[in-house]
Amino acid sequence: MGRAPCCEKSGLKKGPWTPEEDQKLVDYIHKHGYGNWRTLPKNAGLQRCGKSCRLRWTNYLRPDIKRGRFSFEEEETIIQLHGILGNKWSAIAARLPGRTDNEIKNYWNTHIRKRLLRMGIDPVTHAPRLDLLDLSSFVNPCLFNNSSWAQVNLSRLLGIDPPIDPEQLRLAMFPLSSQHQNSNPAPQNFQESQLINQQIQELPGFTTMASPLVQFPNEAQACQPNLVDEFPSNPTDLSSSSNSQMSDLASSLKEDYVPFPRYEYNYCSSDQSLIDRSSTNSAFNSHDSYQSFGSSSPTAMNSNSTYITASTEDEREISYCSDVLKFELPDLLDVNEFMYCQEPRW
DNA sequence: AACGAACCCAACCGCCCAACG
DNA sequence: TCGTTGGGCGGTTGGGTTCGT
Repeated sequence: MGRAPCCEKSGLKKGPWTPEEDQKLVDYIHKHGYGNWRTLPKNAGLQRCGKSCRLRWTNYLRPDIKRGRFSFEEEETIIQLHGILGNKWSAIAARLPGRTDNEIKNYWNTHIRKRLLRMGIDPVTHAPRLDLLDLSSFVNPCLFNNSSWAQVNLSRLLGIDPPIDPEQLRLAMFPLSSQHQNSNPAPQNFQESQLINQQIQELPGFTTMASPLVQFPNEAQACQPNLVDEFPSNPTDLSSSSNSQMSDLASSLKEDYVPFPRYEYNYCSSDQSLIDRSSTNSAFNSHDSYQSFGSSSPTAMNSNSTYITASTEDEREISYCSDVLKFELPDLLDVNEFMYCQEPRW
């Protein structure tokens, strides 16, 4: 099963690299460059597998590697790109100069993923985790706990006919409330949650976290209904999307070091809200400027003033939380109607 | 101070795929 | 067209470090 190892296992060293081995590898590559990784270790006098040498070089010894903590801007970029590309760590790394796919993958798994989970966001789908949702903490409990009228009307306002199960709706909406409350960790049936999520995603005008991550090329595109349908749930399907603009975006993302215009899609309740961030995001405006923001100035990557550079984990969490989860509600739905009796929790 | 738990991350493993003969 | 190969990728592991009791 699977192909044979790239080299003889016997006699080859494994485990942590010593400084001497590092030096041998660096010296050899400086002298001869890298190319044939299979023969490289032998020529360099290393008792290592070629693969091991390649990994060591690309993940650690390369001169342009940036070390140290990820900046908030880098983290934000990772999250955004992950929302589009999924676990394509190398593709993400290609847009974070000085960072390796391995480093980003590790950072995702050890930091970002956990934070998203804490925030009630599914790190895989970037959608709110339905097993943690608790609508009643957001909506006036008088209306929702005691009034079928409110349940029916909310369904109607959301354009669902017949109305979805109020319990499902309760489960499916307003994720942030449960994050702040953090009082309802009881696991729900996963399949049920998926089903509910699907229902909610299909609501006209309702989008979850995937939407803010979508880079819409123009406002008209962004404000069309059923945006979720326009955007493949599987990031890998982007390139085959019938939507040519999405396809173009995917194409641009697949090309290394090609900047793409960034538009933030906030919500679409009335007459806006596409914020063209490309004008403030010089790093993505041109090839040249992109390449220029290397290790010396990570903050140049995202200079938009709406993004707060948060230093602590909690600050990052709050900042991300406020920015990422933006819902798109139909014009008909006046949220205030549901909020009079209870102060919102965010 | 000692110990176990939790965390972090470098390195490895196995699969995939493009290139090539 | 098919088989082989090398390089690349994402997932996983395990050892070192930090944290909590």
